[in-house]
Amino acid sequence: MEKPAPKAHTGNRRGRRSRQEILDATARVMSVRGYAGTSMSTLIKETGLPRSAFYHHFESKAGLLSAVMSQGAHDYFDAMREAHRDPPEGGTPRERLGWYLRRTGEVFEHREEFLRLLLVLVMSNEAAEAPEALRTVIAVRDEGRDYMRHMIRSSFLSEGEEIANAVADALAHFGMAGFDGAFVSLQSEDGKPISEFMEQLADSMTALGEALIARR
Amino acid sequence: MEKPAPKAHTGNRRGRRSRQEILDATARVMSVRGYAGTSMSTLIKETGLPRSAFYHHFESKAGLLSAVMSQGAHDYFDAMREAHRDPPEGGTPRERLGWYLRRTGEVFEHREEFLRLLLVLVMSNEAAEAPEALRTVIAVRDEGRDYMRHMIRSSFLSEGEEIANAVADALAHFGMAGFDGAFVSLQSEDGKPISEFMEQLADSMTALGEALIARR
Amino acid sequence: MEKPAPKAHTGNRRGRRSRQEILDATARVMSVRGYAGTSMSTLIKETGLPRSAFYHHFESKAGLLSAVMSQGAHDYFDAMREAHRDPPEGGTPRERLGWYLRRTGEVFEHREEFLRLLLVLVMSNEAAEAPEALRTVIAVRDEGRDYMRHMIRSSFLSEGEEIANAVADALAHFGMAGFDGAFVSLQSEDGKPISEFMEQLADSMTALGEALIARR
Amino acid sequence: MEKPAPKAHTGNRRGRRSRQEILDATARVMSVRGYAGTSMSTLIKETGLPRSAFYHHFESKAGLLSAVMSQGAHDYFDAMREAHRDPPEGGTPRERLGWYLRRTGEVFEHREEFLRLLLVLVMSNEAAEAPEALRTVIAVRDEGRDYMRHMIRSSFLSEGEEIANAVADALAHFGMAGFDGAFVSLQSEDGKPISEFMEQLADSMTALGEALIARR
DNA sequence: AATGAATGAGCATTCATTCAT
DNA sequence: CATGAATGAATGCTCATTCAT
Repeated sequence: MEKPAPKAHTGNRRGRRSRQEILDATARVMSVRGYAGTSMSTLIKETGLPRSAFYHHFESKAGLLSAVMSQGAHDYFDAMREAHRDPPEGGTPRERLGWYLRRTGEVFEHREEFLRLLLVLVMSNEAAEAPEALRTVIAVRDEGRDYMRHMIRSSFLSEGEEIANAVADALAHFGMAGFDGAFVSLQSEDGKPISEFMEQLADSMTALGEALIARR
Repeated sequence: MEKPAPKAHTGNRRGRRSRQEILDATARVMSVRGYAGTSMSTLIKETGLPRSAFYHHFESKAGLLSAVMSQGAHDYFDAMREAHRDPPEGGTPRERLGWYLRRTGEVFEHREEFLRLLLVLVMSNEAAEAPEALRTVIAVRDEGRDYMRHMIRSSFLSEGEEIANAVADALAHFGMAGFDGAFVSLQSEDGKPISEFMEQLADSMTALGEALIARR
Repeated sequence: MEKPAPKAHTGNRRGRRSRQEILDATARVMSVRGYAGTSMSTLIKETGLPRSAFYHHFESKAGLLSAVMSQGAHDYFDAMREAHRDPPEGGTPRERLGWYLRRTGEVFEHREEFLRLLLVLVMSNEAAEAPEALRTVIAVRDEGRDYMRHMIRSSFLSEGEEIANAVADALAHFGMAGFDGAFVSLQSEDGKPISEFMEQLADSMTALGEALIARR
Repeated sequence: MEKPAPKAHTGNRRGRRSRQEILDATARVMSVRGYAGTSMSTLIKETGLPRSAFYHHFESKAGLLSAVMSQGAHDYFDAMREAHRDPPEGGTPRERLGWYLRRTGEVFEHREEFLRLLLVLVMSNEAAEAPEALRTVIAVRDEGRDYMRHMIRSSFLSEGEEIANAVADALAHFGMAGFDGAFVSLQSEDGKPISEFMEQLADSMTALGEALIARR
């Protein structure tokens, strides 16, 4: 009837290393199975780390998702900033926009996991229990829209600042949807490369922009 | 603190009626919380129907999802067929394509629930346990692509059959992504109406098509 | 990676019977180890019933305690009512009070489990999570105090109603403490029978009462 | 949502100080929530001391309880010895017993925490894992009974040593129960002061003693 | 002497499902 | 056809404890 005193262990203590391992595994699995569809046990099996390591590093499952999203967002923002540094100086709007979108496509291609998880969280509301994660989602989308506006504006700046702004306002929404659509189709369709889609998107948006300018 | 006796649900409920009630509640809840995030208990509370009614009408949770998807797909196909009946005879490609896309947008707007669930299942693979549902998902997307091709082809038929086919092949993918993007932004963004996006998409695709034709 | 469909069982379904079995085991174990000190697993081992039977019959661990207390209180009230039916008509206050206390002692002796649990809950506040149980505890003590007052009043009624009431008011608190003390010592001390204590308590209270009357 | 970094606790805290802080917090919390109901984590939060400080100063949770009980008992014994030093020389048994009980009541009033914890441990057996603590509990009760005997004997010594001893033997048990009951009612009942109860107890025991003497 | 990181066993609870009626 | 009772497996999480420093 007496409780047996719990025995301690002797094992590999990996410390810092394991925290990142957990984040990686979580991003990997959750981006495929969703938040609710990913059990802690799955992650435990996946990493081989002890159950308690998860709760040592993160407060809860929700906290873990938040951390994953936060890290992913950080890395994504960095990559976008890096990718859009030193845009080409001259050229036509089409050329400049093409450059931007091509670079963005590359960023996307290397961040499938994060973006898939992001989109799953956007679509379903299943992560309502992780409000911090949801806030990150919104921040990423807001920043994404800002980037989009910036790309358009920069590309059309040769037409004058006022026009560039007007075009950016008119097309930002469409551009974002283009990104979303590109990413969805990257997930669901057979191997069409994202770069091809980005070229078509650049053509589209340039045409849309020019029509807008002509109409003024 | 003891379990409250569950409410009796208007006695001897007729089978058909409760079956549909279950399907509706499932679509509603799952499209928001995802498959794994939706427990049978939630659906039971939501409907007020007895636990066993679910297993009476459906084989399992996976079977329930399959039925939901199947019914949703059926209705969606019907609506698309209906919406695209009697396209305008003459007009420019832009006008014809615009007509198609506007009609499609309307179909989307009335089927948010189903399409959200569809997209959640496309993005996450959490419904791997419901292969039949997954097959429906793929069927819907395939048929969607066919519709897209059909719309483009019909719109450009005035340019000759060969050209129309070439344009359809070149733009189908882009158009699908446009649909996906439109729907994602319908979910996440503030109240921009889908119709506006569809007009921009029509403009885009027409421009893309015309450029393609000119290049030949 | 696919979730294996949970297998069902084939076992003894005991129904109603098991509910009472759970209540009994819970009272037995919790009265010894306290609320927090009693794990669901312990009760499961103790009863041999499946884990889920507990949650089928009761909402939670707290709800289980509440049910135990509620049933125990019900039985206790019944026993007290039964024991104090048909008090002796004549006799001295000492004789009448002795009769009451002797009968009460017998009720106590047969309800050690419930009363121990009750006292544990009174002393420690560990069951703060089971407010319904706590309410029962308070109800039992309130009713106990009422009984005490009734016993004293009835015993001293030969001295006139006003005096009987005054004595009851003055001694009720002391009497309750006597009960509590009797029960504590029943738990902790070697085999002193409770009956002996009750006789001393009857003597004490009679003396206290008479002194009070004399002082008026 | 990530774990907040635990507050540093004023740097290099001196051993002695934190040891006592732990003992205090443990007594405070355990006397309310019981042994099993009090987790190490709770105590850590309560004190703000680092987790390991607990295991630095005490062997285990059980060892911590033992230390708390041991220190409490020590202090309690000291207080009793101090309180009962210099009893009044002359006077009636009632007066002398009253003096003793009043003094004891005061000791009780200032040691609610310890005595509540003691009584919780007496009633429930939840601390079976801390045998040393249980031994302390028994020692305190034994010593308590000895004190009780001593008080009664001293109070009745004017009647001769033999009689005093006989009365002490006969009433010690009742007196202990009186103490227990007083303490329980101190916990559960509205603000009746313990002093009033002690007076009634003194009256009672004197009456009991005198009746015993008369009967000889 | 003192501590932050790490851990396996156990916690209360919910899960999707099946049984007898 | 329809249902309330019952169930084993898994869920997210906390526990008391020990390690390296």
